[in-house]
Amino acid sequence: MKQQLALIDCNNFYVSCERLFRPDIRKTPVVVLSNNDGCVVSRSNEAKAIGIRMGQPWFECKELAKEHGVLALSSNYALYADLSNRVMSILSTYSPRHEVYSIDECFVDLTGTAKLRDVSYQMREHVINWSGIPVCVGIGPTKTLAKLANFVAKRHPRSKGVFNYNDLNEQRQAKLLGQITVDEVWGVGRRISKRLAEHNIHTVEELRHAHTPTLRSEFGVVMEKTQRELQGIACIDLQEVVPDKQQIISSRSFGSMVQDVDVLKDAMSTFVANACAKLRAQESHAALIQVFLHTNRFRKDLPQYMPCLAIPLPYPTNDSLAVNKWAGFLVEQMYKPEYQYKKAGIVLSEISPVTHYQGDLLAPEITETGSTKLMTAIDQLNQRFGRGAVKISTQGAHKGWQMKQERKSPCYTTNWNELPHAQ
DNA sequence: TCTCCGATTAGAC
DNA sequence: CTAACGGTCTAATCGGAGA
Repeated sequence: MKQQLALIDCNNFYVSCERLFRPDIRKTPVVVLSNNDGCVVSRSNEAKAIGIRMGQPWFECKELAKEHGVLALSSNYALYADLSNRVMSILSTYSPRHEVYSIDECFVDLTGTAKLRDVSYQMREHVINWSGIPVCVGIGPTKTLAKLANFVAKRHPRSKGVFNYNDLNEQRQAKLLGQITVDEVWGVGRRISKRLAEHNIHTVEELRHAHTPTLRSEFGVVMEKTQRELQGIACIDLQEVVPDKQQIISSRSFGSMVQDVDVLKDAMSTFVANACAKLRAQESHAALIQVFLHTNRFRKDLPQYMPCLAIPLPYPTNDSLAVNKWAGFLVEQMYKPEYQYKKAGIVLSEISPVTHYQGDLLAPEITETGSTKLMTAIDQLNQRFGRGAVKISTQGAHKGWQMKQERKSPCYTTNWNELPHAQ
């Protein structure tokens, strides 16, 4: 009995979210930029056709974009996260066995579904009608083949957004896989494609039938699993429960260079607040914090300095104030006034669930959720009135580090005050 | 010799 | 006017230190 595993992937997700509330830009080429308006991270079909590449630095394609009347928008993650939740909750009704794989992708196990073909098209219509987001559906016996099937559904308009690899006989499988290059395979990136090419493996079909022991010894266990998955043998399980994070990072590139230690500490307090809020959201404590500073690595003309300092906490905690004290101390330890800093951040690690907490006489008192009453109150207020309603330390009072976001759309679905008619 | 650990690499999106 | 290139996260692997 072959598994019928579907991978549903939203089309040009961030751009589709932006277009939902801007019907006027449905035909204009649109791109969405990464934080700090740095790189292109989502493109409409028109923008792709013009030749704007995924991940391309914005300053590099700005001219080309201008020539073609491309609209560039800053990323609005509150909007994308909210729409993603809507899409995922629709998809989850199709099977309890599903995995939200990323902000715009979900695996759904449709094994045993009657009239699978009809259901797949219905699912697609359902998501478009209820959330406004267009998606494609790829189905296969393994995760890797479901992803590949999704790629086929996206690329061939004749598929009408749905492609089931399981419907192909051996001969048609071979023909299809022979037309797809290895870099389209999940888990095969730029470097590995290059190395595979040295072994004369260019197409997915060649990878599927490559000599397994050689593949294993040359490329490791991950590649062997990928090959087995391409052969239809499932090696990567569906992750139905979302595991707790083992590491939480909050970092940002600055809008411009920063030299003042107080500005760095101000930025750091914002990162600490974000990271600790995430830690509390999953009801965990961290036992180790790491803080890092970066000069601008692209400025070859400037001296480079990228220190990183870690400190074990006296007791595991998720208290923003406690963490901020140490983070500020670490910044001072590493800071050298002669450098211009472009990026900084904090890493929380050695994370454990609050239920494992061993009481410490010196530690502040915490409640059942593992946080102090103060932190719980801050989280509630920020949830109710928006992130940053209650701040720790200076957190953003100093100007000069905030990221560039010159083209951000309103938070249409999560903030009443940003609805156009409310202004 | 075995195990543990940190650093490095590769990938996803 | 000029400079302008993201952020988070995981798993595997490797080499050295220490038991």
